[in-house]
Amino acid sequence: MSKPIQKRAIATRARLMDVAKELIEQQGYEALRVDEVVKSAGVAKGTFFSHFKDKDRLLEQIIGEKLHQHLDAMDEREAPHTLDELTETLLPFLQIMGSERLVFDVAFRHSGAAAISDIGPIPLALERFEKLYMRWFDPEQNKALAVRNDVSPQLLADGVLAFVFQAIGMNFCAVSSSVPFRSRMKDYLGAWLMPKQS
Amino acid sequence: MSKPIQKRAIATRARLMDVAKELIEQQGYEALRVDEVVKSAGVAKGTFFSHFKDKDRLLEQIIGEKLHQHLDAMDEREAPHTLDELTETLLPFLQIMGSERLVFDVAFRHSGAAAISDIGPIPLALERFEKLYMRWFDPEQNKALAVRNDVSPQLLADGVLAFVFQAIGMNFCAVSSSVPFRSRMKDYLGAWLMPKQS
DNA sequence: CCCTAAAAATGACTGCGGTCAATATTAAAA
DNA sequence: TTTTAATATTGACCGCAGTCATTTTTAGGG
Repeated sequence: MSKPIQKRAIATRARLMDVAKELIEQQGYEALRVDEVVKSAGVAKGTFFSHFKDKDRLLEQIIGEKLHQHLDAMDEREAPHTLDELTETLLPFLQIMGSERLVFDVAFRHSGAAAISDIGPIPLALERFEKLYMRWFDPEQNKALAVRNDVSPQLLADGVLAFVFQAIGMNFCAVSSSVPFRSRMKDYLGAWLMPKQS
Repeated sequence: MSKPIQKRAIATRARLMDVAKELIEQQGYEALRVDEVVKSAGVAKGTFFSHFKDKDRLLEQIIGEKLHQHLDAMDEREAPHTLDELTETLLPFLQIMGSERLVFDVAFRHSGAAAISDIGPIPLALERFEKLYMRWFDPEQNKALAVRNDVSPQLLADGVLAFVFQAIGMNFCAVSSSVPFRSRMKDYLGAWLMPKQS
């Protein structure tokens, strides 16, 4: 009993992912249809749902992959020395999550895991994000960037995430998107990380 | 030409709203079905969609109403004097938006208006929220609450909203919801509004 | 090589949100 | 009152995500 996962299943799942990515590249996330994915992958519809609980989970995988790619790149680079450099590191997040409203919604919806057992790639990515920023905010490890030390690095990183979501969300709002993401983000970060006084 | 809206239409719309609120009270937001609403209201399905662009818009109305009710109450009370009192004023938001994941999602999704022409009740409520907090953060109008003055009240209020969404979102995340909303919120607000040093 | 139990795949079917051409109702003007 | 042009309503229909009983495939044990 308890037979392991078959090679066939792994291949099928990979094909579904590849086809979906391909279709998304061609027509965007919004236009993605499960029927199209299964047709292109040459499998039945039910097969899709035996690999992904729902369409959102597929999107979560794909978006999560992109986030992790960006985090890999961030792990390589050295810690930012200035507020400007720090802000710069957030722009790729805008490019990913700000590309389509649907992407942002999925990312936000999946930003917290409902249970420890099903932590998906997006909460994992956000956790990595927090860890990385906590390191950057640690005066021991990054002397150049003088952030406040009256609160924990954890709280600081938490807040950065809150502001990132706020700023990207506002970017979708035509009314206020006259203020570009970059300068809005810098205002938030400056006020949050380097308050001038009490 | 340009005949005014008929009384009949106003009555129909009101009935749809009332029925929907009733059903939501009975079974929650998640279980609400358009078919059920129109059946209870005694109208055809198409009628629903001639009054509300989609189901989300109906929910936006209902959720927006609740937010405005809370804001009405807040307008009455005097400005909070301490961080604790301020935190207290945010609890009703948790009660509304934290009641169901769907409510939170709708509120978040509609938090920004796509165009000036279609600003719905939720962005309007958030604008009111910001205005009110800006007043509370103004040292001229609220001497008791000593918040930082190195950044604009607008930015401060903006940030409070970001933290509110962050905290409520985290509340849905079973993993980290061991930390209750109230204390999390107070940590955020303390760090954001009253930094101890630079 | 066959047998067998679990894993994988199938596709007709369901639920539900949303559309639209057709029809009915309203109320101002003739 | 009749006409008329706009507003309001209708319900059959469609698109698409997601389900599940059934069938097919896999691979380890005899």
